Order: sequence, then C-alpha cells, then structure tokens
Amino acid sequence: MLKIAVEGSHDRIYKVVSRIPRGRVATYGQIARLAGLHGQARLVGYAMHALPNGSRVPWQRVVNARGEISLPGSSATRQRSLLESEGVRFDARGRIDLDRVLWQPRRPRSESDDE
DNA sequence: CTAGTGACCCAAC
DNA sequence: GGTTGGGCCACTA
Repeated sequence: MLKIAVEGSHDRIYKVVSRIPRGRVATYGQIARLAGLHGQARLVGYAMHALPNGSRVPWQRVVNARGEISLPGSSATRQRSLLESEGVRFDARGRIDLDRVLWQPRRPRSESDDE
C-alpha cells in the first residue's frame, strides 16, 4: 500500500538530507524544495532540531542560504568541526563558499565543473 | 481558541 | 555591505 501520503514531512526531509554526499552542504530552502515543501525552509530547521542524538542523518551538512551555520552556541562549533573533518572549508567570517561546496543533486550537463 | 517564537528566505530600502 | 518587514508553518504557553 502507499504510505507516501501518510509520511510526515520530517521523514521526507530526513531522506533528502541523507542524500547529501560527504564534503558537500545544502541549504534549508534547498532541502525543503527537494522534499516537496517549497518555501517552507523553516520546517527543515524544525526537523533538524527534532533529530534524536546519534541519528544517522547528516544534519551537519545543512546550512542556511548564506553558507553560514545557523545553530546557536556550542552546537555550531560541533557542526563546524564535523564539516571541517569532511573537508569543508570556512572563511574568516565563518562562511562556506556555496558556489564550491553546495550539493547539486542533479548533474544538468557538464563533464567537468571543476572551477 | 490566540500570541509568541524559531537550526529560514527573500525583496526592498 | 547592512537593516526591515512580510511570509511560511510547527510548536509551546
């Protein structure tokens, strides 16, 4: 039977987030769009906050549209450390170069997009 | 039920 | 570059 209609938005969000490859990041708005929640980036933030500790969802790969970490306090440091261990670089302002690191689920066309 | 808040985003000034 | 205001919807008091 079809359970897609019964699935909560969290599950869809977690599914999309789990598809983010290592060393890449995605924005809240991007996740929302891919999960079918167009314009509802805030719900993605809620879903991330509701994640249980030790979850296998790579929540650290979700940042805001500016390429910055939106978490307050020590959680931000944790997220940054996790991302840096994956090879994601932060500039002096604590921002990620989204043009370089943003996850692109579709490869439109281009055999070499390496700068 | 209403009102305020939030791991957000975007247009406008 | 920065600030303001509106929009979105779930959660809490």
